[in-house]
Amino acid sequence: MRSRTDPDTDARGTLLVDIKASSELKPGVNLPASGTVSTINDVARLAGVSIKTVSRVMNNEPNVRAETRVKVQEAANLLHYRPNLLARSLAGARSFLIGIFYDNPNPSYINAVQNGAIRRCRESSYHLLIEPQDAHSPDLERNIAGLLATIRLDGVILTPPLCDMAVVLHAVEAAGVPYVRISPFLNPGRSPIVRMDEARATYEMTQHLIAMGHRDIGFVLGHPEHGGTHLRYQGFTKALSEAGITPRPDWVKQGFFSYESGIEAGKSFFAEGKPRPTAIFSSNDYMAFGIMGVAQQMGIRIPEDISICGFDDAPGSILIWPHVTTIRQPVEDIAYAAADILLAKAEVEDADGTKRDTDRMLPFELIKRNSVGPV
Amino acid sequence: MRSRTDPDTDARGTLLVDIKASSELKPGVNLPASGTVSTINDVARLAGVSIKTVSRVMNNEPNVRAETRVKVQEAANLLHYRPNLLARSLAGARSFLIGIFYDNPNPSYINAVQNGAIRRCRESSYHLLIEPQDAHSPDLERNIAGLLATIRLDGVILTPPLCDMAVVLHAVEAAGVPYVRISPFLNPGRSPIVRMDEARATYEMTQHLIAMGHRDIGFVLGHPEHGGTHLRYQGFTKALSEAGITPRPDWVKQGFFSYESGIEAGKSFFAEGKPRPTAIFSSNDYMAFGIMGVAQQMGIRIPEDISICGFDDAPGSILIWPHVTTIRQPVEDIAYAAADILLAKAEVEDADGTKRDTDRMLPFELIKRNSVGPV
DNA sequence: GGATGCCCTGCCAGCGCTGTCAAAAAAGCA
DNA sequence: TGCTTTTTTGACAGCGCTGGCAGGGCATCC
Repeated sequence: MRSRTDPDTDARGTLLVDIKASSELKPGVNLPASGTVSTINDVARLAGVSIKTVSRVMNNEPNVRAETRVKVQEAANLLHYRPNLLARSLAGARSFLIGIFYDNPNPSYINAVQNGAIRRCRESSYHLLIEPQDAHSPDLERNIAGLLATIRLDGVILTPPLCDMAVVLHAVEAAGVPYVRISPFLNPGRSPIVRMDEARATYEMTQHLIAMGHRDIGFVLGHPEHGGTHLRYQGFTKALSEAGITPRPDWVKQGFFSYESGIEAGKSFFAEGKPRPTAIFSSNDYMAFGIMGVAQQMGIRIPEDISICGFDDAPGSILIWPHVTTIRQPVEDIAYAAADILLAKAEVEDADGTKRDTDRMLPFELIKRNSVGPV
Repeated sequence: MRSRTDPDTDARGTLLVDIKASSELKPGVNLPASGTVSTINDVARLAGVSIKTVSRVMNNEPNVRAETRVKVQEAANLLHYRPNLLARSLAGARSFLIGIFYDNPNPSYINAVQNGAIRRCRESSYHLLIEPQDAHSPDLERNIAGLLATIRLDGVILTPPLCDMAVVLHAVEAAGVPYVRISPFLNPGRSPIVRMDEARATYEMTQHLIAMGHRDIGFVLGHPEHGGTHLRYQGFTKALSEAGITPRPDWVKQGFFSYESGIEAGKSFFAEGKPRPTAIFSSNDYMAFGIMGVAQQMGIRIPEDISICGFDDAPGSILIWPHVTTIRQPVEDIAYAAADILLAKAEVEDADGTKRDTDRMLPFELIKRNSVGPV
């Protein structure tokens, strides 16, 4: 269906058309109807150069004369030429695809990760393949290995909890695909990582509570298998001890990051006849919601009777009343940085000699809302 | 790096090895180390057949002798062979990729759509490319056209609001890529669509309110540019008129699907000195949350003083108290069905002659929780 | 027995592009 | 000017796979 020109006679009889250097294109080539796909061949013919030269221009390679470059670019524009990504991948070393593996039930988290990664991908005209995986599947390693054999991804982003699973790391490493982990807990240094200082965040939040006059502070732990759980608790105890406060063991409750476990914790905290803290630090917002629900049911006012703070800035934290004081993780920026590490590597391959930073720590934000008040 | 065998002498001197038909493979081929990628060539050599035959087996094509098929499959397993998706796409007519375009700020909705689509993709070993787009960008059409020229997708899923935009439909159609729209409002019949009966859902919810004794029912409209807005209102008025109730115009408030617009509506409903309805139907949950927040602030009890119901079953609807009575859309199933239409088409191309259903309507679910009570 | 047709298999030519290398053109230099 | 060096360009061979076709084997039919 593609238009065919006469045999390639020399197109560089420039004298005639030199008046307007910008229209030095080969005549007699029919321009495509909108929607038609043109190939590098069409562009080469129109511009009167070889396809290799077109390839050079499209890839911004050096050693092309400025006027040739312009000529090719015009031809490409005229034909609405877009290089075929599949063909580029097959012929070259890059696939222009990065993948993101996750097994995380939190849609807003996943969404933020995707958006951040995509934002960076677009800057390098890369595309994002999403690959949710079942972390508990016995076939996990095989699935990932198979997938990476089928599509040669230029890089992979791993989020918790997959980023802490040995089989996952092994599969990705065996396939020889570069990867970056987001907020991993285990094996720092095994790969580039991007994260936020969770311990520091809870440390500062606890200081905030103390500054508001609280000394009787409860804590709800997150899921024990999740790395953040420990880091968050560390920051909490550090702030307490620095303020000379001895934490009460019975005011540290085990939670699992779920709303339901928050309800359990709340019931436990607010049981009849027991002394209760003036503030509760919940390791994430969902559990805070649960605690607040229990308080509400029992007529305990927030923040007058008890202050409650969370972690994550979940979307619900401004839906319920009072709005929850919490820590915002820059999830989107973290994912952006993760993609950046991958793409910078793919693009310059450490050309400058300076090793790229392999452990990026992004700043958090302490968001003070209405669920925390003075004693 | 790939192992090389001696020149292809005939491997089918079967007599010797026929004792164990399952090991009729060519000897002398080194098996790959784990992580090595093997190509169709390696498999062909090991199995002692041509690559074309391997290709036939891998694609489940007919006209391959059963024993040949087994032989090839064994060789493929031994080598951990996975066909290269890029090469398949380039050589063949399919890319094994479908794309999903969206511009929707609701993470849980997007997440559900992705999960449903991926679930179906995996059944046909397809992959999902996610392509968020800015619906308000002046380059929208160009972006989509460029993207589709760069990657030949086998199909595209369009969600609201993109699925109702002329430029989007035009770009996709011009590229000749099959597409399915999810819950579109405009141009039914222009493409296959998958949706839920939104009018019917509000109709039944309204009947539910009426059955609980409510006759004074307010309504909060959604964003006027969103198709669902009108359908939802239709169902509401239909149920009212069938019950002989005349809706009061001042009890129909304009909202925009946002939490904030719910707060506005709530303030308007609960303004001092004005008669107020005994129930409010909010066109989505977020607005219902806003209304409930206002009610709570003003000491209006739910559901004792007023019943409130929403639409969508947003994740927050069980986080706040009381839990919200709402409509659950089977978003994941809808997306699954959308992908199914695309893949079924890609795979059998209407081989059976029966045209595939081009307008699938999936059932909703009315979820009764605590925010609605009897009058 | 020969003709006919079907089943199974392999050969070949690409898909649209990039990597390699060598040739041609331009620039630098004595 | 004639030479070397550098820049610019193109020919060519694939990347790993599929589509089209042809050929050989075998059963069927007259």
